[in-house]
Amino acid sequence: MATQRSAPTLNDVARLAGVSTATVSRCLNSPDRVVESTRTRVMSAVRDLGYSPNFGGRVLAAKRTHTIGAIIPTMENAIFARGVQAFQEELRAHGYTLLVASSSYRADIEEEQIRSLVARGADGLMLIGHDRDPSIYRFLETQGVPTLVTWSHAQESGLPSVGFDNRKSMRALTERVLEFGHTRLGVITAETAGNDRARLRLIGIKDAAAAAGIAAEDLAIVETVYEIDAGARAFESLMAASPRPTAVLCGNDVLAAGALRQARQMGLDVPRDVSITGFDDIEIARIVVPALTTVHVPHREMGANAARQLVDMVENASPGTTVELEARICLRDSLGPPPR
Amino acid sequence: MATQRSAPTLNDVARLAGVSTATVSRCLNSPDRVVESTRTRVMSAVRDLGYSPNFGGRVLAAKRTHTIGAIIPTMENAIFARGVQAFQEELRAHGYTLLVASSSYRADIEEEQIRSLVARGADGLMLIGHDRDPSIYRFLETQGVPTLVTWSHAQESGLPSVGFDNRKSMRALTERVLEFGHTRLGVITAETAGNDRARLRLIGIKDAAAAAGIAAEDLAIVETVYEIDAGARAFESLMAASPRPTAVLCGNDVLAAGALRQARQMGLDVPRDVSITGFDDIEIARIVVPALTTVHVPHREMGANAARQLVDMVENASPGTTVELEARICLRDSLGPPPR
DNA sequence: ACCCTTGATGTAAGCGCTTACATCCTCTTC
DNA sequence: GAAGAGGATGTAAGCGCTTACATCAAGGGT
Repeated sequence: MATQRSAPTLNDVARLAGVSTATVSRCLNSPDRVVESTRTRVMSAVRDLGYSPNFGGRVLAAKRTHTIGAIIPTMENAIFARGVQAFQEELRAHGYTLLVASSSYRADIEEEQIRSLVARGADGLMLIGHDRDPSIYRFLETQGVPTLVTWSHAQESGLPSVGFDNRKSMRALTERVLEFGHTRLGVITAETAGNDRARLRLIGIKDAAAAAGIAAEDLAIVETVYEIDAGARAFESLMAASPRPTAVLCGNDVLAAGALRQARQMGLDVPRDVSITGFDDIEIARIVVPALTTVHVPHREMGANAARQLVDMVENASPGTTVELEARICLRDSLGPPPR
Repeated sequence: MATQRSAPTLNDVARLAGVSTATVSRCLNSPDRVVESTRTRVMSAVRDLGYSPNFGGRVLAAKRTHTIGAIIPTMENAIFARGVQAFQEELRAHGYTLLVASSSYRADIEEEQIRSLVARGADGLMLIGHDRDPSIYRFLETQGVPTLVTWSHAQESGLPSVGFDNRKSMRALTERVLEFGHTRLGVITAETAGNDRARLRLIGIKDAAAAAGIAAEDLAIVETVYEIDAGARAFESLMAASPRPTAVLCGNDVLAAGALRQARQMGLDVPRDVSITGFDDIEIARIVVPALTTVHVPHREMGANAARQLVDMVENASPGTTVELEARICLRDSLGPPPR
C-alpha cells in the first residue's frame, strides 16, 4: 500500500543541488562542460534522490533514443539467438540499446511489433527476411526509420541487407547430397508463406534436383511448423512412402533434429539407412548423434555486421550497403551414400 | 540522400482533418467518445499521412507505456527462451509489449539494462533470480517500478517471485541418483557468483550427499561458464580423477549435453560407464543420446504466470504474490546404476 | 418559450527534458 | 586599469501528446 511517490525529476535534482535544470542536464550529457565542483554536487544530488532521467522527456526533447529495435520470428529456438546476441553486443559497444520483440512467425504480429517499436522511438530497425507487405515498407519510409534486413540476401530489394544466399547455399548442399548418389529425396521445409528463407531454400533444392535430372515426383516435400516434434512427424510420413527417400533434406537444424530422433525411434540407422541434413549449424547440430551435415550460417558475423551497418545508417544518414556473407557447407556424419 | 522529412505529428493530422488535436487524440485512444463521421475523417487523415504517435510525447503526457521489461542472462541458449516466449504471449494478451534485454550473466550489464529499461518507461520489470546488489532494489523502489523475480523461489525475499525451489529440486534429483547406488559424484556447475539458481542447485546436491553420508572429498566439483564446450571440458577434467566419479550431476542441460558429447568422444558408454544428469529439461534433453535425466522446469507456466502477476501489480498497484511452482524429476536414459 | 441535460469538440496547460541564447564572472592583455 | 575573451551557468522555448475544463449545439421536459 505504498504511496505512489512519483519518481524524482530533473527539477528536483536541480533544486537539491542549487543549480538550474540546464546544468543538471549538462552534467548528465556532456560533463566536461560543467566545472568539477558543481558536477560533484549535482552528481551527489542525483545519487541521493535515486534520479533516473525520464525517457519520454528526453526523447521528446532530443529526438534520439539510442535504441535499435529487432523483430525476430521466435525466441523459442536457437536459430536467431546467437545472431541477435552478437547484434546486441555490437550495438552496446556503440552505445545503443537493443529492444527485441518476437512475431511468432505471424505477419500481423510482426506488423504490430514494427509499429510498436517505431512508436517507441527506435532509431533503427533490424528485420529478418524480406517478405512483408509493401505497406510496411511505406510506413517505415514515412517514419524515416533506417531499416536493415538480415538472414537473407537480395540484391534487388529496396532495403539494405546483411545476409547470405539461402537459395544458393541450399542448392550447394543438395548437390553434395546428390554426389553421394541419392536419387530419391525427401524434403522437410518450414512453412514457406511469408518466409523467404524457407522458400528460397526449397527452391535451391529444386534447382539442384532439376539440374541433376531428378523428376519432380521423386522429390517428396512436407511443409510443417518449426518444431522438433513436427520434424519427427514429417520424417515419419516421408518414410511411409514406397519407395522411401534415401536422403531427407531439412529446411533447418531443428526439423533435422526431429527427423533424426524419429529415425532412431524407427530403428533406422543414419546415415546407413537414410541420410539427413539440416541448415543453420546451430549448437544442436553438433550435439545430435550422428552429428548433422548442415550449412553453417555465420550468425555472429552477421549480427555484428548488421549492427555496424545500422548504426552507420542511423548516425550518418547512410543508405546502407547490402552485404553477402558466405554460408559454408558442413559435412558431418548424418550424410552418407544411399543404401544399396 | 532523402530529405529528412520529419514524421507527421498529431497536429498535422488535426489540421488535415480540420479538427483539434484533442479530437485526434480521442479518436486514437477512446474512439467511442468521438462521433462516427468525425472519426472516419480523422482516421483517413491518419492513414494518408502515415501517422504514428510519438512515444515520447505520449508517455510524457500519459505516464503509462504499456511496456514490460525483462532482463535475462542470455539469449544464446534455450534455457530462458521458452519461458520468455510464454511471458511475452501472455503480456500481449493483456495489451502489453515486452522489451527484452540480456546481461550476459554480468551484474554490471544487468544493472545498466535495468536502468535503461526503467528510463525507457517500463511499467514493470521481470528479473531472473534474486542475487543482485541491494542498491538496485532501492533504485527500483524509488522509481516505483513493480518488479517480479522468476526462475527462483524465495519466500523471504523482498520481491514477489514466480519460480521453483532450485535447491529442493536438485536435492531430490541427487537423491534419485544416490538410490541407484552411486557414491562418487562429479558435479559440473555454472558459475555461482551472482547466480542464486546455480548456487542453490549446488547446495541441493551437497544436502543430499551429506544426508547420505557421502564425504565432501567424494564430491568433485567443477565450476564453469555456461556453454556446451565448457561442459565437455569440465567432464573431461572430472574423468581424469582416480577413482573416477560414477555419476556426473550437471547444473543445467547445456552443460550436461557437453558432458554427454565428451563421454561419447572418450568412448564411454552412458549410463553403463558413467551416469549424467542435467537440469531444466529444455528441448535438447530429449534430443541427445541417451536422453537426459533431468529436472523439468515448467517454463511456459512460469512465464505466463509471471506475466499475469506483473500486469496485476502494474494495473492494480498490487504488491504481488510469491508463487512456487513444481519442478518435476524426469527420469530418462542417461541415469543408471554405477559400473560394478 | 425557457431551462437544463447531454454529448461532441475545442482550448490550453502541462508532462520532463534539451539547448540556443543571454548573462555573468574571471582572467588576459596591452 | 580598461577592454575583451572565454568559460560557467541560468533562462526559457519548445518537443508531441493527453486531459481537465470550457464551450457549444441540440433536444427534452415543463
